[in-house]
Amino acid sequence: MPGSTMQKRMLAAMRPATLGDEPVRWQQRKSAQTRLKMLEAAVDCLVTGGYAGLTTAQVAERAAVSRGAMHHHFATRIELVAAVVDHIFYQRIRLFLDDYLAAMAQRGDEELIDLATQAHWRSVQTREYAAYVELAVAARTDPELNAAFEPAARRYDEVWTAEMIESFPQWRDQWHAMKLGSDFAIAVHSGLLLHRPVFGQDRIDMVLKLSMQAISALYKS
Amino acid sequence: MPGSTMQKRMLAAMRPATLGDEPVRWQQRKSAQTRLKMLEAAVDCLVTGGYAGLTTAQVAERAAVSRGAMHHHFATRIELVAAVVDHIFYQRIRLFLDDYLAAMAQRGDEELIDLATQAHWRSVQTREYAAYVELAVAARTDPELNAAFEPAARRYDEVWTAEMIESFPQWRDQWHAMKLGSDFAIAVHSGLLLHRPVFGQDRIDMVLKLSMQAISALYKS
DNA sequence: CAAATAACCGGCTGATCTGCCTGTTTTATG
DNA sequence: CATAAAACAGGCAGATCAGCCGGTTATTTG
Repeated sequence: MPGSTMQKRMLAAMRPATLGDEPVRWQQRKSAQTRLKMLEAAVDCLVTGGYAGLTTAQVAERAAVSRGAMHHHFATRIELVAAVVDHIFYQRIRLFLDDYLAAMAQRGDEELIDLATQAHWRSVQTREYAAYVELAVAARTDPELNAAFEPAARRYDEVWTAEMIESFPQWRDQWHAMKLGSDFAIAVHSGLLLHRPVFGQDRIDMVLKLSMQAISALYKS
Repeated sequence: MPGSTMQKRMLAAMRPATLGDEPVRWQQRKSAQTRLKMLEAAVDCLVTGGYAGLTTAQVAERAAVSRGAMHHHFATRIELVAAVVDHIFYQRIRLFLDDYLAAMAQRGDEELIDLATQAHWRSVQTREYAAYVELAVAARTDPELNAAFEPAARRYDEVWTAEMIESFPQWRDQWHAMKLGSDFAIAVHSGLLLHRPVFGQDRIDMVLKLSMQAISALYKS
């Protein structure tokens, strides 16, 4: 499994279109910098106040940017939201890959599937994933958000699937099982996240253990 | 498994405190009626507009009730929200039980665990569960809502657990496995709900099948 | 250096929501 | 029937937000 190749390929595929690689002009760099500052502030708003807390005023304040500057970069709220959606999906892939590749470098002797599953569970517990959940839930009842969210979600899913097929050629004949295991882990992990306050850590751990057994069993048949 | 006994016990345990059983006075009946009308309208708001769409104005309009009447029953928005929380948990139990008991009466020959798991998946696809998800997600970032939501969620979880233990004495020595299977199903089903737009029905069905296998395996060991 | 362009600033308006308040109608009670 | 109480009606003020606009500063370009 060519780690850095995978990382570059997936990140490139999910890179927001607005990120032109390494601008040289001072203005463009400053512009991209404040733009990123606002996107990060928007993620903060999502995490602390939900999608309803993602207001232009809040973002501007958190980013320490005037509302005029904000309006210059994002004329309307929905433009900002669309940028946040792309940003979140990009970060979601980046955080998972960083974690997974680090774990693989450190403990490459263990089962790759187990390592990937554990890395995914850790990635689900990040603030970026919390922001993703807020967007995913809000997209169900907000048509404008959904118009930006669903295409990004599909793109993310396609990149994810394609990467699995290309990165693990040794299991090419079992890629249906891999995809199923991946879908399964995604469902379990996000569901656990939702019920975590009620379940508590002990029950979470038991469900995680059961899930990993079910996933492992997929490859031994 | 005494079906109707279980139903009565669980419903009684989750019954909102405000519902005094069958009032006789006209005023009280009318009052309870409009109150219920507003709660149902609030669920509509949640389903179509998310927690952010649950505004006093929207609810009053959908319920065809003046804002004055609304203020008479719920002085503040958070009072309404707290009532909606109790209402939703009560409906969530009621809908599951209705479905499960009907399925058991019709196909009592199949495995009870399978029937319960399938009934739970159906209950997850109701509008009431959609409203529950909205509340659960919003409660993570809204302290006031969380103050009403978390106790209700814990009560629901306790009722659920106690019912499993009392209703299936033949598996008393395996109730840890039952609880694990239940937690597992809850996590998988809610996670699938979240990713349904991307996964599509085919992948959903495959994950469901895998989950049921994992749950069944819990009892055969 | 001057003109053009990009980034940034903050006030204004209309819409919406919440909480509060004063009346009005309907039902209950003595 | 008269009085009390409950249910209902809708207007008003304060706060917040999205969108818009004219003006200002900093950078680029000829």
